[in-house]
Amino acid sequence: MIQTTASEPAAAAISDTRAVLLHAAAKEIHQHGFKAASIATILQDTGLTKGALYHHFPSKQQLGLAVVDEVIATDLAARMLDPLRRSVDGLDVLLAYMDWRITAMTDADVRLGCPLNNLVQEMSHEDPEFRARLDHILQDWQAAIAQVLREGQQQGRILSTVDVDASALFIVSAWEGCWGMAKIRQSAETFRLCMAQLKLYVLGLMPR
Amino acid sequence: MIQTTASEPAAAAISDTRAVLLHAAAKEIHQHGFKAASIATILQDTGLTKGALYHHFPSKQQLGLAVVDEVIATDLAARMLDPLRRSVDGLDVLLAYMDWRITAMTDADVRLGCPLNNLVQEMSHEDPEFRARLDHILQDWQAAIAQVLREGQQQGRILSTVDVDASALFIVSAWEGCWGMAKIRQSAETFRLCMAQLKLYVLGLMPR
DNA sequence: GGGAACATTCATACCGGTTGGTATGTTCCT
DNA sequence: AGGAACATACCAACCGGTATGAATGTTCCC
Repeated sequence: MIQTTASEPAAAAISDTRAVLLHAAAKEIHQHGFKAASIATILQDTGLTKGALYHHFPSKQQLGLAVVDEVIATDLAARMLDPLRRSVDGLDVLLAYMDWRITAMTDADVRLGCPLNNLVQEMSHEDPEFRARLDHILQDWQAAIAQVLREGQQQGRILSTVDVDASALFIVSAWEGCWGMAKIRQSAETFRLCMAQLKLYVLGLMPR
Repeated sequence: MIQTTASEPAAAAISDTRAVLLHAAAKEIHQHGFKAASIATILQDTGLTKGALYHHFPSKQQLGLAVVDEVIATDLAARMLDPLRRSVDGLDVLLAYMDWRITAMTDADVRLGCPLNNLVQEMSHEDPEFRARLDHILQDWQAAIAQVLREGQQQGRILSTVDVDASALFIVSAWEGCWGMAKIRQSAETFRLCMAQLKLYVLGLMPR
């Protein structure tokens, strides 16, 4: 397995440093927000230099936008949106995912808060480009949940009186609200309590 | 009414500049967050100088903490907590306040987000002093709502099966979540939709 | 009551440190 | 040879914070 195709090493080298920078930036941004994220720290963590960074990304803003598109959005899609969209019983997938979040969440996870929510609060009114991309992610999320609720209505598992769009909006909002409350309490237990109430709200959308 | 006590004029002069600085700082922090808040901008807005500021506040952090205690906490108490605590029909006060928020909220209000929530997301994991004071405000808020729900139970207006503490936690969380979602959409209409769903949640706690 | 002694209140000027960004190499692969 | 992929060195701007000093009261003793 020593042999590789000729083009692989170079290509791997290119995307490798890019990916390394991207994930180091994601970590730094998660810890300190975008504005306070230090280029110097990212370079220290990776052992790379400014030349390398500004070769792959034309500016700090573009680096941040790449983190949003290629790290945050990708992660959320892989964990939630794709499973929700693929399943015929999306409602079960949603409830199961909430259960998994409730049980698996740790104090360490909760400490820095939700990477998506953090950027939303920090950037959405300061930078239109950030706002557009972050909003796009949340729109996708909301749409996926609305679709799940709509299918649930067709299956008779969701009350026909429910406004699925407004309800999906609220679920996403409250979800991020749970992250926020858990963050200030620095407590996964707070997240669990809060998320359990959100689950009760969803169950309340179903017939008795 | 020309006569005043001897100590008043001096005291008024002192607290005047302090109050001016405090509210200019609150505005600047609301716009850019605490870390990115510029002392220079605050001084430009007020026409004062660094000497004046650092006479009244020993550091930028202490200025920020004063904003939390003396502006944000005070406003929330005056608008919500005091009316909630004073009324014997707290539930009606709560629902009326939600209605007022739903109707009176404008795009301009929503643009910068909730001052409290912004600081929570930005500072709670970076600065323990900020975290403690912000959490204290939210604890008070949650406790006030829990008390309202508890009294509602005694009056038979809230289902006895409701966990008032968890429910109050969720209400506060979702409330801030509505702010966040409205902020990224830059839309008061989003806030209205979201808040209306939260109101439905509260109404769901009451007997049919 | 008058004036010395002191405290408050604010302005001016400046500091060290850090920031994002750039201009110029150097290496290495095709 | 030529260009992609990086490293090195550097810059102008800005940040929060401080040192100094000038007014402006306030207190208190003679």
